[in-house]
Amino acid sequence: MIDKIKNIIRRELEVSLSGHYGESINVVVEEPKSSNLGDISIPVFSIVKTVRKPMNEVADTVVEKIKGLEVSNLLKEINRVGGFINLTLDRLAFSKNVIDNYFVNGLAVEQVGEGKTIVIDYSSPNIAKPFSVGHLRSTIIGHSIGNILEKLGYQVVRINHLGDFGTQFGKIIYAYLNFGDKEKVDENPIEELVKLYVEFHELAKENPILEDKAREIFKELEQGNPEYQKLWEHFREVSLAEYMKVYEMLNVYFDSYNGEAFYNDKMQAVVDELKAKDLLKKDEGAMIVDLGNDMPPALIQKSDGSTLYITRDLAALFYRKKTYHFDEVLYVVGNEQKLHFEQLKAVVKKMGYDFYQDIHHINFGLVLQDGKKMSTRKGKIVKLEDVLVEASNLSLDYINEKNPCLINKEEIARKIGVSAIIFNDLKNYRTNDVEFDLQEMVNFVGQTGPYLQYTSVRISSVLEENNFTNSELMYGLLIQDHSFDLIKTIAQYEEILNKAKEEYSPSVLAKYLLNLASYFNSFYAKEKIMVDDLRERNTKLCLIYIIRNILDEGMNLLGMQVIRKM
RNA sequence: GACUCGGUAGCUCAGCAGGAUAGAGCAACGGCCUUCUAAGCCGUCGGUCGGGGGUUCGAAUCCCUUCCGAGUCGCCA
Repeated sequence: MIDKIKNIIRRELEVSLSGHYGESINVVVEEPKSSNLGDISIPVFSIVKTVRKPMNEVADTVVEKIKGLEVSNLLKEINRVGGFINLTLDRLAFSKNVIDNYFVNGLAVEQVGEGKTIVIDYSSPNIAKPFSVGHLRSTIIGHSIGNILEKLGYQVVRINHLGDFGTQFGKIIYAYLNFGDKEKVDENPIEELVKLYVEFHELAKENPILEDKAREIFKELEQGNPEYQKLWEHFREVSLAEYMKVYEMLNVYFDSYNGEAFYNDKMQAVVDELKAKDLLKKDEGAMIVDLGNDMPPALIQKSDGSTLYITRDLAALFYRKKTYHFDEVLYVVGNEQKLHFEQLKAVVKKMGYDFYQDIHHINFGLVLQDGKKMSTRKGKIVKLEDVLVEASNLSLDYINEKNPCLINKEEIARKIGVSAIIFNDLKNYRTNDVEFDLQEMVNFVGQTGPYLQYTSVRISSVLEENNFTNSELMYGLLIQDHSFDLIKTIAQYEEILNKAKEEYSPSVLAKYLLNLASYFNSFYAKEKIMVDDLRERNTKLCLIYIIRNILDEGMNLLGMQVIRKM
């Protein structure tokens, strides 16, 4: 709501000042760093520059214009400090406005995405490999962005673009047939398949012929060799079963599990179209699309005729456009594939489709180990499942220490542990690389998931046995600093959601929730809520009820679990 | 070598379409539970925003340059 007020002030001020000075004026409206200066501030320096008038004169004019604005009834003071004009909100009027608005609209927000469809491609693990902490990021960032988009009214299509095709399968099939142990693989499929994969790479280092063999096998798989196909199906099935366990723990779901293999029969059309548009060129035996000097060319077909990643991604893209008629398509994929998506866009543009502009690579930083990228090939990998279990156990220890009589301990411990891992990942801006640090992930103190859950639980335990009625409230109670901070923060919720969408970054929401929780905990330490005075009690209950609802909804949007006791 | 991303307190990070004294959490230290969940709250300590130039009334934020780290760069995905 502050955002709305700021926008109104900016817009109306620009109109009236432009009229006054006879030239187009840009007005900057911001919030001062320290709140004792005011709630809204307008630096006039840039206006002074454009109109070339003395600063005092300009500032006086701006102050006069602000007084004439309609929103000025929500303002209490207008102060000038040097080149800054600071506005102070009328706390009583503003608080009433915020609280009343909640009881009319709840947490409903403007449905800016109404009628628009966004496809999100996320998680997308590679079959026959364990679900590692590396996949965590794509999974929960994608899932959370999906939730936020839905909240804003978008139609969201969630796709798990399984990495179930490609030369790697040639490698695994070769290894399985030549030195694999069928029984071991049946018993412990993923672990054994990874061993084979790692072993393959070790052998191939000394014997590069193996790489050719793997490519050969993949080519035959692509062309329908029944033996290979059967193995492939088997590997895919056992892998998916394992992934589903993780998705269940994380509460993550998809509308489609169409992986790369799904597009096997849809690639020829892409190749044909590229040919027809005269974009395909033979180079060193392979078929490429030349992308000029800015970028290396896109390899569409290997010299043996089999396809590559980008070929399948193109086929998938056109299929999705045709099937879902998306307005945007988001690829939640790591930083290291930046070039790939730039090439993808460039090819689509060259093909003459405008929707290349709607393709967004939602990149994120790598999970590093000892400062380096984790690599399955070298067998360096940490299974996500282990991390989640570890976090849950630690959380159970905490419960046993703090609240041993809690009912349903194990389930709650799981919800806390998993949410801690999720929040730990989402709280930082997504493009930052993160060092894998279990200690840090299962930290339950300070800016963490459990802190948010704990705050919500505290409120719940006060609300539990106290139904409040929306009788007349004492808005005057809400004008002290520690209360008004909460009011202002509550009023930011909608703009925060929009900002999170704008940046495709759940961290915006995560930081906001921490902020809200922190203000609440300060309030809680200072104010007794269950006071005898009914009107005062009622007012406070209303306030914390709204806070809890925002915390809970916010946590849900991040993919965390909400609990009532801990 | 080229390109991309990053370098802010001991550690993890906010802030970056230029704005007022650079903010949190962790760690350290000191307080606060006979009153609504102390996984909390309050306070103290801690920074020439990697270095150097420049643009301007004003730079952590923009430009140039340099150092450091990571990633990518045609037959992997």
